[in-house]
Amino acid sequence: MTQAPSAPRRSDATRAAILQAARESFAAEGYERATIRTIARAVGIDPSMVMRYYGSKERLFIAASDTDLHLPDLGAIPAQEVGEVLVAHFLDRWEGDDVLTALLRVGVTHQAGAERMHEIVRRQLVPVVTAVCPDPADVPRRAALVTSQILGLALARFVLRFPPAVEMTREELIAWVAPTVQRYLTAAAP
Amino acid sequence: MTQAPSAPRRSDATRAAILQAARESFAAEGYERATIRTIARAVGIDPSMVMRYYGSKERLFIAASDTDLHLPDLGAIPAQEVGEVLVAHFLDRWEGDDVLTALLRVGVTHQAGAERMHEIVRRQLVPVVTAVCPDPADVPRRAALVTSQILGLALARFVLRFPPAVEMTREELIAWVAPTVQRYLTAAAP
DNA sequence: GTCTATAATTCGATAGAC
DNA sequence: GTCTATCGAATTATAGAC
Repeated sequence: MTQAPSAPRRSDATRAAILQAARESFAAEGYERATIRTIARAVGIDPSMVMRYYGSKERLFIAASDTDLHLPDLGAIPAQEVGEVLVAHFLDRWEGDDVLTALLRVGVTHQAGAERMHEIVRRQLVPVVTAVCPDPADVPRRAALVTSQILGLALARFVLRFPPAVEMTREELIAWVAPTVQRYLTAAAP
Repeated sequence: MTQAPSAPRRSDATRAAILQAARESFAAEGYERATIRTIARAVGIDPSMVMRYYGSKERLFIAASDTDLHLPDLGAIPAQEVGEVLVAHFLDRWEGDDVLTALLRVGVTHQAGAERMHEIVRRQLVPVVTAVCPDPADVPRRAALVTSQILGLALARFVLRFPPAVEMTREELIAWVAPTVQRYLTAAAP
C-alpha cells in the first residue's frame, strides 16, 4: 500500500530546501566537488540530516535531478516555427533554475547523471519531436542531433562560459541556432 | 639561459608515457576521479615519480592537455566545403586520441580545463575561421557557434554516449552537421 | 527529529633513505 | 632516479545519545 499523497510531512519544507541547495551545488561544482557538508550548511542543518532524508549522495542527486522540461506540444504550433520555439524554451529553462546545469555538469563525469540525461531525452524530447518529424524511423537520430546543438549551446554559454557565447543576446542566439534545430527536425534527410 | 633543445633526457620516454596515461585517465574519469596513483600504475612506476616530473596534479593536466588541433587552412579549400572539412577533421581528431575527450570532461568541472579550452579556441580555431568569415566583427561569435555544435556533437557521441549519436555513421553525422557549421561560418548574419 | 563522535577510505603531497 | 613511509586533510557514511 502506497503512502497517501495527501499526507504532508512536517519535514517537507526541509526536504525541498535540501533539493534546492543540492541542485545549486551540483550545478556549480559537479558531482565530486559538491559535498553533503556544503549542501547541509547552505540549508542550515546538520549533514547527517541530509543522509537521513536521502540515504546517500547518489540518491540525493537522483532526487534533485528529477525534472519535467514542460516541453510545448510541437504539433500545436506552425511547423516552420518549431525550431525557434524549442531553442527559446530551452534557453528559458536553462536560466530558470539550476536543474539542467546540474544535469550537464554531473552527466559528464558521473554515470547516474548521464543515465538521467538519456532518460529525459527519451521520455520527454523524443515524444514531442515525433509530432513534427517527416519519417518515424528518423526520430531518434533527429532528436539526438537537436540534443547535440542544444547541449553544445548550453555548454558554451552556461558551463564553459566562452565570452562570445556569454555576450550574445538571447535574440541573437535564437536567430542563429533556431534554423539549425528547425532543419534537424523538419528538413528532408540528407 | 634556456636548456638546449637537443639534449634529450633519459627520462623522456617515461615522461611521455605518463602524459599518455594521464590523457587516458582524465578522458575516462574526469579531473577529480583521475588519480596520480592510477596513472602511475598504468605506466608501471611509483606515484612519487609523477609528482617529481610534473610537480602537481594540475600541472600534469596542463602538460597532458597541451595539443595542436592541426586545423586545415580554410582559405585554401573551396568556400562551400569548409563545413564538411571542419566537421570531418574534428571527428577524426576526436577519435584519434584522448586529448579532446580529456579536455571536455575536465573543462566541465575544473577551471584549468575550461581555460585550456578557451585558449585552444582563441588561438587555433579563431584564426582559421577568420579566413572564411564575411565580416571580421562576427568572427568571435561565429567561432563560438561552431564550437557549440562541434562540442555538443562530441558530448552526445563520445561522452554521454546517446545511443543514436553513437550509432550514426561518420558519413551520416557529416551530412547532417556540416551544413550547420557551413552556415555559422559563411552565411549572412541573421 | 537533531546532533556529536567517529569509523573507514582515499587522496595529493612531502621527506628522506638508497 | 627510484622507492618506502607517511603526513594532513577531506570525504561519505554509520552508530548512538538526547
